[in-house]
Amino acid sequence: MESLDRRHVRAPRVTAAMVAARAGVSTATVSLVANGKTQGRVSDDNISRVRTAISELGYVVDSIGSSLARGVSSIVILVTPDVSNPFFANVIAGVRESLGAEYQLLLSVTDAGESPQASDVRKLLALRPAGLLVGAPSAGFLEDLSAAAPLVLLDAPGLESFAPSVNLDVAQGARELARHLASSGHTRAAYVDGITGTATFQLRREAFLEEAASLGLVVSQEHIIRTAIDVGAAAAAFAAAWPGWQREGVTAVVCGTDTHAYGMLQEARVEGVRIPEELAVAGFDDLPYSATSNPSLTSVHLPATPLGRKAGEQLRGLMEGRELSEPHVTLESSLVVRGSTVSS
Amino acid sequence: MESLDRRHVRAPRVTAAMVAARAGVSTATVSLVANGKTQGRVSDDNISRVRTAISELGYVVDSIGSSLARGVSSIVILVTPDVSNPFFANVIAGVRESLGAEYQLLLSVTDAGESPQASDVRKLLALRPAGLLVGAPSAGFLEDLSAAAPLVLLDAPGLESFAPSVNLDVAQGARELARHLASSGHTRAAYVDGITGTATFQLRREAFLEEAASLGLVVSQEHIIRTAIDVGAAAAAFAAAWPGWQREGVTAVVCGTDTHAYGMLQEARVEGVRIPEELAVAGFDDLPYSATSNPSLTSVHLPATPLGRKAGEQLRGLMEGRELSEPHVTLESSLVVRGSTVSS
DNA sequence: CTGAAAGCGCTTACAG
DNA sequence: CTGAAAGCGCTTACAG
Repeated sequence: MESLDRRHVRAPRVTAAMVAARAGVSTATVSLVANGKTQGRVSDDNISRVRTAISELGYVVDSIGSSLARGVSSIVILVTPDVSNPFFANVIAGVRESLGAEYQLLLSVTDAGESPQASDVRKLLALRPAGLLVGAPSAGFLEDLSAAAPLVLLDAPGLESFAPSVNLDVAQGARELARHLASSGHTRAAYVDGITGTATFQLRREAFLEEAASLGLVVSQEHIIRTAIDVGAAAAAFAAAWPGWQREGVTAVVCGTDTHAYGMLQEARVEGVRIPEELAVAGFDDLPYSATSNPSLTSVHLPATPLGRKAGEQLRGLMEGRELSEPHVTLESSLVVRGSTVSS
Repeated sequence: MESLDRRHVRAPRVTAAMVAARAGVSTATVSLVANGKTQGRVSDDNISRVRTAISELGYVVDSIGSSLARGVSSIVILVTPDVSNPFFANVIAGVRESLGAEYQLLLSVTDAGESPQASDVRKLLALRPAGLLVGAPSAGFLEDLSAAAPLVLLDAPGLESFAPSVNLDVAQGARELARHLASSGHTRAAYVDGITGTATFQLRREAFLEEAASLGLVVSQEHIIRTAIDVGAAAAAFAAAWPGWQREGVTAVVCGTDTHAYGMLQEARVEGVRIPEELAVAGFDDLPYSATSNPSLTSVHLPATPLGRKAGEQLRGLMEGRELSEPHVTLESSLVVRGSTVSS
């Protein structure tokens, strides 16, 4: 109990004024030393007195005061509609890696895959972020943002005009997938899309459908369904759709994400549908679990960690005022064929 | 190109002074209205003039200025050593849900499952967080934090003396798992632990080992191995350990996380080890993919979203100065038996 | 009910 | 090389 109460007793904050007093200098000098801007501006003697005082007192520059004075904080905001997808965890890891310790990563998550609103944007900007990383945005959303802070887009195909971007070439993998299914003898397929109108989902779907059509793999309109990115929701959607698919000769289903595909696999097992014999299943993302699912899942591999890492690097360049040598980067995707489309 | 350049031209910030000028009042009045503290302090007339000016100008209270004046920001920092685990994505979702829109969630991720250092702590506190959510911390780490801001611990068994906490009763599920394996006829098991000395992992291991020992299920010291929480690392560990296990009669392996278990399943398949006939495999977490893995994975189910949600609620209570009616909450775990331990 | 003023902690021209 | 001072945008006693 005693220790519980301690949290009400805030330790007094160590300020630059306290350091200055101890070192016998002005706060201006403390600021210069604390920020490493001493070059030709502070005497060696003062540098060392201030450093000593800083470590004796345990002084850390207050970010709030600093941000107000500078006009910008050290916060980088990652805006994304989709935390629940494990793909995301790897993107975060990549961002953290390249951003380093100077910047703090703030997560802005919108509800249930919704696109963020203008009012959300204002609140975010009120934090005076050093930079913004925006995943899978809509064009309208970007209008306001691009003027406000250094900005890098992740997975935002078609929006290159707004800001530097790191994209995934999902179309390439989608076409590979269509060829794989067509050459495996399928002639009728279904498609399970996400419910967010995210550009990457559209691209995945369109590239697949186009290549499929050119190969005589038919995906009729009523065999394109949509569900949230959620194993359970996808499973329920499969249960509802399967009788029709079966009756109408669908022998393959492509899912916008592996998570959707897991739902297919799960429900197919419940209903005794044999995969891949009766139905071939494939997804996008190639999540770590796709290698161990039952059956293992054919998927278009997307490099999540490199995506985050590269976006972080680019943003860092912008924040530090560097010119980006390559403002738009595209990372490759490729098909990984596994048991869910090929019987072993 | 033209739009790319726009990001250098920052739109001028709308300040309280601009709103005040437009509404013909002082900035003090603007502040009162913007923060909804008008009760008996601002005339209806002024309230509406200010509101009008705010919406006409699109004014948003600057969080930096506000935080400096108040002495605290609206940022809630979530400190956790383990973003890569998908379990984490659900914890975040739960936190976001209960925290609402007033607070911004900042993610502090340490490298590769390391425990955060004292210097990291100071940097975090320099942001003047409104509250702190700390997952799976070490005791030393908490010493400094508990005095600095409202704090709630997640998954921090044994550290209840530092702060209010939300824990998972992993021991219960661990014991259930031991009973399940013993009653299935296993007499020798291996254990795959994480490499972070996280308390929950220790608890999982100890509860399992203790119950196993009491039931005659032997886990000898050399059959306890450790790897990072990573499918690939776990797979490699399995490859190295399996010959010994097989020789020494191990017929079951329990993994500290499902992610470890996926590695076992993956490598077992590569090596042609039949699961569960030759080796039963089980994990902790019950990630969404455990239901669809091959074979599906027996796992101790841990409620990730409720964990985050409850922790957010508790923290909110603290930040708003409420007394917590129940400072320490424990959520239940339970065993979910699937194909990886029971042949179907 | 209202506003002038102090203060939050820092950074940065500026004058010396 | 150094420090006094202004200023970042806001909130909050305080006096009226």
